[in-house]
Amino acid sequence: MYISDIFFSNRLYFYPNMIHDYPFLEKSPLFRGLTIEEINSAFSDVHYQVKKYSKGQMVVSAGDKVDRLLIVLSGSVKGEMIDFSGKTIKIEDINPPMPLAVAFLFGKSNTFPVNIITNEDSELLVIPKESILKLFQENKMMLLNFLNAISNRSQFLSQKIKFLNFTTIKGKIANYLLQYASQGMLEVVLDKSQNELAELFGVTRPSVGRGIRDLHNEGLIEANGKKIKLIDIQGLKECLK
Amino acid sequence: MYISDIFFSNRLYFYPNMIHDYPFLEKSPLFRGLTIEEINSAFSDVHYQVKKYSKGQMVVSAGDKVDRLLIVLSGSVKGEMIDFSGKTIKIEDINPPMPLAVAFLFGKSNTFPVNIITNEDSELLVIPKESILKLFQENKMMLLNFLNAISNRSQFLSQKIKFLNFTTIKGKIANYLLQYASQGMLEVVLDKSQNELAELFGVTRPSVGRGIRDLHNEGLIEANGKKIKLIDIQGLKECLK
DNA sequence: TGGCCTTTGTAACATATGTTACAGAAAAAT
DNA sequence: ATTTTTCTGTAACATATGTTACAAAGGCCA
Repeated sequence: MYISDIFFSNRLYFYPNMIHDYPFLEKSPLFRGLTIEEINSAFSDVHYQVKKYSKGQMVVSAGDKVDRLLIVLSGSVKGEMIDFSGKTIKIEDINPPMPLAVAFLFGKSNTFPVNIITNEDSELLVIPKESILKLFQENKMMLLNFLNAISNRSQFLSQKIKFLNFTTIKGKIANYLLQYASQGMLEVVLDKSQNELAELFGVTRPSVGRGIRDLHNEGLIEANGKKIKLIDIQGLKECLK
Repeated sequence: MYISDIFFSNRLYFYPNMIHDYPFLEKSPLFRGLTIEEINSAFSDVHYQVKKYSKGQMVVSAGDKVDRLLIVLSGSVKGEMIDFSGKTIKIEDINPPMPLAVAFLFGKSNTFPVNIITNEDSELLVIPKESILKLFQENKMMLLNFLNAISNRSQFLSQKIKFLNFTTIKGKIANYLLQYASQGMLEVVLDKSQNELAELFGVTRPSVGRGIRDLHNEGLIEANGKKIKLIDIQGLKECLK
């Protein structure tokens, strides 16, 4: 879904009116519920840019002022944090058509908390803050969508904290499995590798393996690779501490 | 700052127009930058209620639909989570004039994630969601304030995750102290007890004590009760791993 | 088929943190 | 001034998790 036959460079390209080149934009959380025509018309009298970046290029540096909204149109970017001692840690990947740093466009801190770097050749839609406000005024749906996006982000973070803070690794795994159970699924095929689970839980991979093994040995589940049978639901619930 | 000579009960009291009884409302993040007159006039044609609750009363239950904004006017309330196994965990206290659950008014999940219970006799301002939208339309400042509030919440959570996930306890303490150092303060008097720090970091109190002692023994700081001298800034930075 | 890469299973070991407990110091209440 | 409560300092011990390492199994591709 990305345009590879365009020359990528450090220079920025300005396209006055090319929203219509990205029909999948209507899938972006910010434009949900709008037709591509409505999006086009909303954008017809505000400023925006489509910027192209080559692979590995830095899109924004931590500390840059957030005075614009960025939406990934093609390719993929990652957020990378630098701690006091200079080490970089990858935070997350952001794929089209997701916006990035929505929580920093408004809010007390108006600087990016992370470096944003492209994983591959990418295109980003850049909308200045004033244009965003203009869009909000003209189109209530966009405002609601934005409120939604930023709220979801908060909810996601909230959930993540609960995960990180309130349970052991076995608890995290149990919680993850119980989500299936609550939908009536007692035989699960995991949709994530142990590595991905480890990242989700903020722990190491062998620990995830050990956690699954322990639950198995305790007779709460029957684990065989990615196939897991949930045996003792009540026991799993008690793992949540 | 709260009105104790009013009869509290389970019944709800409806005050058609009593915003002016709460002049400190202008200190609420949602009404910052507005004069009390502006707040009054904005509220003159929208619905709202001031509800009174007695100590220990449940304001909302986890799972209740979030179709209204709640702002603590007096007293204090707490959020309490119930995990799968039925144990309750206190999440946070919310004091006047802060709003609660801003992230759930909009957003995918529209149900309260926690029980809200009063710590003491309390009053809450209740504004239905439609009224909120009306306020936003009529007063751009309120919209901006709301965006601000929700963004700040996100930033706070983000920061907290970084804290929980990316460093050891010594790292968390070091990070906390380095915030002072970055303002040029090398002699700190902690504004929080070890208990509060422990809660902030999501660890236990003795662990905080041990962390401080370790940093002291390693010569990075000189700790004496709440008084701490920062000796080896570079060393502290290396604690961040 | 064979080679390469990713994923899984597991182990031994080190270590950070939680748990529980108690005593003295400081602060608050009476 | 005395009591009560909260805070701090510290210890011994238990345990969860990280670290490192390696081998086997599965997928992918040439």
